[in-house]
Amino acid sequence: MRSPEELTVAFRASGLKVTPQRQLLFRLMHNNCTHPTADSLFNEASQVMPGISLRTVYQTLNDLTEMGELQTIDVGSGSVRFDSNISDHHHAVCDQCGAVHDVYVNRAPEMRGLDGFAVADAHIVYRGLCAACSDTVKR
Amino acid sequence: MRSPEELTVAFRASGLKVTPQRQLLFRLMHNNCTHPTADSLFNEASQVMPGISLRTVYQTLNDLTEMGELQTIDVGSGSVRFDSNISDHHHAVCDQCGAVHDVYVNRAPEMRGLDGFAVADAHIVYRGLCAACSDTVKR
DNA sequence: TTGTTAATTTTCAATAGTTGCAAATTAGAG
DNA sequence: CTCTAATTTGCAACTATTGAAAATTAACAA
Repeated sequence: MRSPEELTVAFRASGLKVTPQRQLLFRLMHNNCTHPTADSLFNEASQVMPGISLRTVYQTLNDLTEMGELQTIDVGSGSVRFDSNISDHHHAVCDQCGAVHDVYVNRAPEMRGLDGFAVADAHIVYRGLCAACSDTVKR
Repeated sequence: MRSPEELTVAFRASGLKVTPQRQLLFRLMHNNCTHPTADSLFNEASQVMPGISLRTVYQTLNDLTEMGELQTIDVGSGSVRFDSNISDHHHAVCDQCGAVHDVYVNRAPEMRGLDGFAVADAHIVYRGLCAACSDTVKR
């Protein structure tokens, strides 16, 4: 996603208001590679701005997603995660700690067994143990 | 998953009871490639056995999954889908009609950008238009 | 065949994640 | 400083799923 400053300009330019809540969320999501859920972001935001509502967090994240500034990913952990990395990439999920990492592949392989399906997009979810958790297991 | 007959034997052998509800679900899931949700299966089952409870459907599907007879997949459609194809495969989801198809790839590509992650599994979800929906659009 | 008992089913309440709606608040234009 | 449309808040509602307890029943032994 773009920087908080750029988003501020972009929001005003399209007749959207730049509220303190939105500015906070811009900042919390910018360069955030933790793939937070709405709820975890709400908790982070609440520490800085007590009283902010979960509803507003959902609203703003959904708006940013519609504007193409965020991507949502669902790795089956029960809640949707928001990703500020909107480049074409994939994800690796640690079975131990649940962390989600961005990963890249040269190109997704072509599929077999289905004729006439027009592929628009392919998303790969890798599962396994992240480096930190592998270390813990070894020790 | 194995055939209803084989499952019947297997269930009895492990001290599990073979109830009419379970037999029905064995039959409904056998060779079922529609990737049904618990709810859609419940609807199907209800037509044959009115009064069967959704809870029983969930229970039985979860049991079959734990026994390795079914796989669950979550393509982000809101509810978990059950797959009687337990071979190593992937899925193609139609953005138009929502249908989920089994697909195969030679091998999932290696990922980049993450050192030390021990990959245990990779699942690819392709999105796009299925053959039937592509036809509709063209016409 | 009939009892017995542990497994299963049913019912219903509870939970988590998310969205809809109406009232209260407020950013930003004039 | 006012005004108004956009936004936030609070809360009810909704969907998918699970927990728990009471009622039922499959399957074994006699």
